[in-house]
Amino acid sequence: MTTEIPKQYEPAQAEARWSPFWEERGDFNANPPKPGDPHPKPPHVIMIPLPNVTGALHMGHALNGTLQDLLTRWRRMQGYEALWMPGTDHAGIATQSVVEKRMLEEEGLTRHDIGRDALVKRIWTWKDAYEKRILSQLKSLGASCDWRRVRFTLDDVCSRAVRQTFFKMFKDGLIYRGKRLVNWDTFLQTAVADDEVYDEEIDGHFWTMNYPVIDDAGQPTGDRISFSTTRPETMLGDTAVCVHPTDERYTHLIGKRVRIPVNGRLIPIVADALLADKTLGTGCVKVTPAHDPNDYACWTRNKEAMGEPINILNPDGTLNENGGTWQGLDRLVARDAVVAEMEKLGHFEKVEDRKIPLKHSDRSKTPVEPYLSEQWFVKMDTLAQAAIDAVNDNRVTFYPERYRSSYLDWLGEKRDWCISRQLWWGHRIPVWSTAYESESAAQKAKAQFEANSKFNSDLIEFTIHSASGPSAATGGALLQACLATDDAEWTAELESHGFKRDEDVLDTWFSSALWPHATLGWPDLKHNPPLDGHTDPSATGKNEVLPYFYPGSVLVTSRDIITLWVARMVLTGLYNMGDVPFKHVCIHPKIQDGFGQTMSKSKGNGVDPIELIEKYGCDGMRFTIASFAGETQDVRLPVGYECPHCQAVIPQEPHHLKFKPGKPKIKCPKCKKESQYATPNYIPDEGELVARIVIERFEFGRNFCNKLWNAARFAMMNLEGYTPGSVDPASLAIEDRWVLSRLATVTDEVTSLLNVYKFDAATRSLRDFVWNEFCDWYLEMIKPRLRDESLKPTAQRVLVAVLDTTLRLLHPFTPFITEELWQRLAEIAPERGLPSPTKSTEAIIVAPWPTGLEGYRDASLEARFQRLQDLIVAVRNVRGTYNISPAVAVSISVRCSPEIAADLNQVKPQFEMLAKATLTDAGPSVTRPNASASFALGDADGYLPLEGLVDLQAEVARLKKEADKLRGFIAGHEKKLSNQSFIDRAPPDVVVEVRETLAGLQNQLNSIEDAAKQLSGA
RNA sequence: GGACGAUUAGCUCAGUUGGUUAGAGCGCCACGUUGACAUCGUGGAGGUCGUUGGUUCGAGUCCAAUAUCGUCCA
Repeated sequence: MTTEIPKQYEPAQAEARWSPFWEERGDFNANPPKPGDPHPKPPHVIMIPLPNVTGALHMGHALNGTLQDLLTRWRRMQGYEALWMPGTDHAGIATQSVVEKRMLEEEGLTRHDIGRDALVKRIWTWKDAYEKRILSQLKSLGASCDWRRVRFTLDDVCSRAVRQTFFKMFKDGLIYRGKRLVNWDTFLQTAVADDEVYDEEIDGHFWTMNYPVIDDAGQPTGDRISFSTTRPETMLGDTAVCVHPTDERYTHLIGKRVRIPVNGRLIPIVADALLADKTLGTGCVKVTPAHDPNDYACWTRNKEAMGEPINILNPDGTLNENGGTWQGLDRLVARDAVVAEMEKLGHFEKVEDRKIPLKHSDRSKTPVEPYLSEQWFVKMDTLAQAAIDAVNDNRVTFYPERYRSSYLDWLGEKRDWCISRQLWWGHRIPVWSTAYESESAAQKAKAQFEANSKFNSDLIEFTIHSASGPSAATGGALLQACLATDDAEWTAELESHGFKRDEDVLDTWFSSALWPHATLGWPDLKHNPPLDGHTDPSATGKNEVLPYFYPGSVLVTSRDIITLWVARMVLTGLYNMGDVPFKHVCIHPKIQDGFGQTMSKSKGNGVDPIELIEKYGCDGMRFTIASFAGETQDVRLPVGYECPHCQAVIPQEPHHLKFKPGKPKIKCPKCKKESQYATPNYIPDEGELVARIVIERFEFGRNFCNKLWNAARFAMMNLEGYTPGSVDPASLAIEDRWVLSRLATVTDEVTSLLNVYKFDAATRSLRDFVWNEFCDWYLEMIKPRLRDESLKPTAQRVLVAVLDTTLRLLHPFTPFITEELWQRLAEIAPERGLPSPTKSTEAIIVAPWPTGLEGYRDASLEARFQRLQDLIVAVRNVRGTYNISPAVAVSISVRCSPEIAADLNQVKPQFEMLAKATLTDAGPSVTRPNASASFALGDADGYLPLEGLVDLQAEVARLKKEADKLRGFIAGHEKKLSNQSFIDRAPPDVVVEVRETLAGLQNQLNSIEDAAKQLSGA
């Protein structure tokens, strides 16, 4: 049977075999302990940073998912009830705009053509398709999520939490309506968040014009005040002109007024040191608070002088009634008209061409307009302070620590959170309102409604909002009702009284902020959350899932959503649950392409992890990507295309990512043939060869898996006749004790590194052990013993125990190959382990994480072993230097201490095999044979008689070169020791160390000089 | 404009509290396919640690300035 093991690891087979195996066994499921369980497991909980359903996952998600799975599998092995909660996010604006855009392109329809319900229905269809794709991508990564618990931010469970939180905040007076300058997308007709806009320079103009100064009697004084602007049409909404308070050109004008020539309105000249800059242009700026953030800030400082901001735009970007004769014109058309009018009236001075940085909507790619509108806000002062405190007193800890400051700085600003979005896809704001002519009328109505038995309930809350806009002048007011329930009767009752529901939906982050407790069923304390959409059969009449799994353990995410998401989860967790949602926040690197650009769909540089899984295997991909994740903040993945004709890798260049119409073609510089290549913008023609994406860095993990595979293959091929049994420590060979000591160290290292989320160092430690110690030395050294019947049983028992432990250490990193090997090993050696064998678990996924190996650690033994390794390397080095074929036999004698000689003799067969040299003698009395090559290690000298094999002159030259190098090092050390300050001030142990090193170097030099002298004499 | 990070071998990156001769993987060169592995083995070449100052007996590591790049927040 052992001969059936293929020479190469075949990832696809293992992946196809073990994924269903685990899922059918229910290994991924996590449940609260059964009532009365005497030994309940501690929980370990990871909430997935919910991917949004706009599109498929890329390598950034693959990194994120790999790390979460790694932690989950590791904790599961450690005996935790490990829950990894999966799910997806509805991603309001992103998803709606993708669907709208496609609908417009394919059918020429806008959302207004089809209406709210029809659009939402289409988005649900999109969501279903992408959620399926995303979950299947996650499964391909080997993600051991509890798939029964999949949630979606718009599903019933999450919606209840959103509704309850909004209502609670509303009732607590934390939610209010207010005006705010937003980034208005005139194409999509919605506000877009700051993180949904990008800056792009466009060709624009810079006009200089002037306003006439008016005296108290309303007559022009003859003075004119000049300013420059890139958006002349906004002068229709000007409420002031602003100068610097110390600008002597204007100080005499402060407090006076100017007339806007195009509409005759009078506005004040105000002084504001923050807005006006004496050194720029004329030093004077016009102020349009409704259409510029800086001007708006100036307005907040000078409200009395300026009066209310004046909005001049309609939601579609045309001028409103404040545009006067230009009402209805698009703002850009109006711009030219205003300039022409100013010129006609004699207030135009000059115009110049200029590159203007302009904010664009990421969703529609059109310029956004700053726009003053009514929005809903959450008051942040106390909520934010609670979230700040949680990090300050370490209830929440960031890894790496430096990300604390992003979080604290942002929350410290305590800016109120704008939660409304003018969209159709999302949680609709549960507030109904009706207008009254005065605040007192609204008060009266409120009292009546509250007295009404139908509304006398905890499920409804009334408030009054002083209306703005046209009714503000007359003191109008809105009576608002927030409903905690979706009950149709309630809604109907409200609407029968003239209440109308708010059109807006909530910011996506409002629902994702609740993710850690909403997914566990909050606010329903009577039922467990449904499993696979059905009632949890094990439920006992209360929600057991929430108290057991909340608070969670660690959130794994990338730094760009620390403010948007992490901070808000902490804040709402504290608000709703009275406790933080997780104890640790692990921030991992961002994945960039070879040019240092973050991978993203819009840049067209995203790589689908499935492509890499197919090419390098899931485990290879995982192991590689885990090796990137330390405290660094970016990881570069240079991408290439594999020529389908000659398999040469063509490095990606920036032009490959630019969208070009038609079939993308790439030319192979090696075979000169052309082929199509895969890009996100083009589906390759079927039946034609494609240059596929490759990322050569992933060969690291693939090769590692193959190495592990072959090491295990070797072990299993040599387990013939294996019998389980206890191993007497006295019967252990030096290599056994060495490998066990190393294994103990590595186990300890990996465990402590994972504790602090240093995945990169953990993979290095494991790879070095498996490859450079277990394979390169241990397996080589036990080969002779495996062929010796009397020595075989112990060698096999140690080998199989070491392999067993190594596989368990690797399982969280490379789940498939380790399960595959575990199962194969179980057929040959179901009982294994040191010092006495035990029956292995039926799957590695539930095997215990290695512990209790400390007793094998032996530093002095490792040092002795190191000396043997050094000797072997030195012999190989001589062979390599003279290019002596392995077929040519050489012998070696070693002058060394009796202790080293004893070790050498103990491993004589292994030494000879590894060094490919016959050991003729070892000990203090060994002398140097004539005509031999030699090496010196400080406490051991080796001699290889090489007469006829090497040019003795060359050997002398080699030794002299070596001696020169040593003399350099010696000089450095001597200089250090001759420095009295060093002797006086350096710690004594450092001084001793340098002295010892120097002595060793001098020994080496002496040996080499002797050898060189003898050789030249001989 | 503010904050954070990066700059070490051709490429991608390690380098713990300052302390022997700065490491790895890939790539490159030479040799190797006799019983685990060519997705491999053995050996080798390759670095004034971005620049300039400073602290220190001693700096890749600490401090300051500077350049370039990246990210986040304004």
